[in-house]
Amino acid sequence: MPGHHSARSRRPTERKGDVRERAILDTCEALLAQKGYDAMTVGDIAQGAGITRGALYFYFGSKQEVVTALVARTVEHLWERSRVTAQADEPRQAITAAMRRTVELWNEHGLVMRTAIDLSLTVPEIGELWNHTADLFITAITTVLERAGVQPGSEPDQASAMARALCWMIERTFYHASQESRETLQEASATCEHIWLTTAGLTS
Amino acid sequence: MPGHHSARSRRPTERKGDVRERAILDTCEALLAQKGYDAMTVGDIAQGAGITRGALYFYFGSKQEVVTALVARTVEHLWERSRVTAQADEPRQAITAAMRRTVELWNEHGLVMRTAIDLSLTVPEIGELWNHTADLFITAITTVLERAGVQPGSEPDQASAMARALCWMIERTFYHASQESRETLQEASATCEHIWLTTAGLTS
DNA sequence: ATAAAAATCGACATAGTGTATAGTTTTGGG
DNA sequence: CCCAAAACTATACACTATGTCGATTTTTAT
Repeated sequence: MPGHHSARSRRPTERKGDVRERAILDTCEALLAQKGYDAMTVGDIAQGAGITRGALYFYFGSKQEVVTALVARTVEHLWERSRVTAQADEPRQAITAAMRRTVELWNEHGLVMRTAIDLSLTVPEIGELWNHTADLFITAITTVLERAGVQPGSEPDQASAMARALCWMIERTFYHASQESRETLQEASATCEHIWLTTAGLTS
Repeated sequence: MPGHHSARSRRPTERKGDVRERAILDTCEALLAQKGYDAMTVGDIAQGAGITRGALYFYFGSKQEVVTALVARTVEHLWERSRVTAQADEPRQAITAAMRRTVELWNEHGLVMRTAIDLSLTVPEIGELWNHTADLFITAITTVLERAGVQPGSEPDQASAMARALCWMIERTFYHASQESRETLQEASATCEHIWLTTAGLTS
């Protein structure tokens, strides 16, 4: 494996390869939207990026590696966003803020997020990335629940376990809704928020 | 297309082909557990069922058709089970009963159910089967919620929308938990049940 | 300007899918 | 018991996609 992203990522000047690599990922994302993962071939990606198949294999070892890199890029963006966002102390506000942010993320990156979820089983590396992301959310939700008075702990009716279930609810609901329209996503968000609030004991 | 399941399904005597067809689906299920969908080849399935590749194509037109038939078989079993089960009138009992039944279904058919979910995107027919199944559950949950006093309707905080979110929560939670162990699944079930009860306004 | 590193190309080998065909065995209803 | 349909076998083929390789060209740093 010759030149690879992480190894080349912090160079003084930008290599030509860095541009190509980005072009490959961008093309991959576009094709994912057009034809989906299965229908998209390595040749398609290469062509879209303006190079031959052979050249693409200089950058990535396989189709899966390309998509993994794309997911990694997106997911890093999610982490960034989560880290930066201010965490409200008041549970009710925290929940509303979190849901609004989640809607934004799905609106911007829904396609790649759905792809990541779909490939979590088949591509272990993507599975790990997505699991880690989910864990971040679960931890955040747990904190909010505890602050709202839910008993801490991992028993079925305590904060940790409930946060996990809520996380999966949001993931799946958004997964489906983001395929429809922005309005659907917005409504789905409201529903999830309501359930989260109720679960936290903050009956509105 | 020579002999096909649905066309041959209700014959007086059982043809030999019916047995083989079942053998193919059984092998498919076993291989799915061993190596997963992608790694499993048509040749593998044929070999496992004791026939040649050519013979398999006598029964099914493609690998996807085989898996679709397997999903259809399983899903029909789910519908059967749902229809037969008595529906309790009292919401609290209905919820407990539903969750117990769901645990049983995932314990028995978790593998195929997970496969169905994974392939819902790529194989439209499987997607339809699973969607229909989900709709059945959503309807059932809606009924229970309404009976528990949740306002009917499809606005974000009304029964229909909330039932959908709860359904996805259960699906995803069980999807993950059923990969772990029976105990994990049991605990996950308890958590979902608790959230469902809370959402229905039946604080325990 | 030049040599090493990076990037690219095109040919090749491989594996899996689905089709087709020609012939063989099994089976079940009359 | 017999014969037509059903259920195969064996084999070959066309096709598509993947991934590898060595040769060659282009960049980049000095």
